[in-house]
Amino acid sequence: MGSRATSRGLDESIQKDSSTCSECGSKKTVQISQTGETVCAECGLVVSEKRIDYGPEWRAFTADERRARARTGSPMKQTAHDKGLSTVIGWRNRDSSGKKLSSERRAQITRLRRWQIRSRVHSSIERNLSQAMSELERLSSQMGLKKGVKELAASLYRKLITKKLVRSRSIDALAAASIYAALRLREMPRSLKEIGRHTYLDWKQIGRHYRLLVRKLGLRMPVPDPMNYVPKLIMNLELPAVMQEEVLKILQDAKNHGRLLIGRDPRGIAAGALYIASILTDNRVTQREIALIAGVTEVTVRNRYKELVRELKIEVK
DNA sequence: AAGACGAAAGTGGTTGA
DNA sequence: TCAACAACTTTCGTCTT
Repeated sequence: MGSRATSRGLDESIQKDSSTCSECGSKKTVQISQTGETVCAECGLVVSEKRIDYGPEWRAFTADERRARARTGSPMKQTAHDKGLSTVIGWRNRDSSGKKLSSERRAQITRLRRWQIRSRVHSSIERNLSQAMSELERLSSQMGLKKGVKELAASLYRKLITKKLVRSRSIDALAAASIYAALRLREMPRSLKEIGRHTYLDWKQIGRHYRLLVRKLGLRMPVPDPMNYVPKLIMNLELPAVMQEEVLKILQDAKNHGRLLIGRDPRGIAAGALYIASILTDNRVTQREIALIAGVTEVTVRNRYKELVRELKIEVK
């Protein structure tokens, strides 16, 4: 038996990894970058101790670290643009010897000035965009997202830029928010916390930026549907796939019943329905297990389960 | 002994004056 | 801006299997 990693609060990131835990057989492993260990997400067994961290070694988590680890090239935060990095065409219409310029010459200079300003703005947008895109790339590959989701997120981010909402806001937070929004638009919800786990950001920050994004872009989010959570739950609980039908049947009934679903956490409803199905099909799973996977508490699973049984008149046991 | 149950108090977010 | 509010969580004692 290997040693166990118990410490919390490290930088954990779920990796797509083929290694299987020798203790509990789970395929989910978590890499802890600080120590280089790969740990089973289920039981904490250290699966492998020498895994390479593929991330760039200068990856920084806070503004301070970023400054400390910066290498050559322009600093990331350039509060005053062009600080000593490019020549600015002066505003006085005189040449170097102080003589007044001819009108054609002046017009030419004005044109030049205008272009310079444009290119400056252009390049700052470019810089922002390229940083954002690489963050989107990093996040979606780390989270194993489909290409379509990433592209949707990217287009959301571009809209933010054209609406001039990016300036003075965290690029990474907006990128994460774009991902979150894209996932919800595609009805493949992941929790804010799950996304937060792959960034140095607090999930609440991502949530704030997400709300801004939805508001300013006037997005209409599809109502979260409990059905979307079912496949993931079944998979993570390693239940037979046939159960899915049973759960969906219950959820469909609940939908038709009306007002059973509104205002409720869809994950709780999915969990409750799954619990019922587990009894009906004799694949009993404890409330505790379901709650853990669904990301709600036992109490919520219980309440939803009770409600569904009562309102839909389901015979259990 | 493990799982299910329900009461009670606490938490963070929404709503409406 | 504030308070009321609903949903959910945490915690814990008790009942059931």
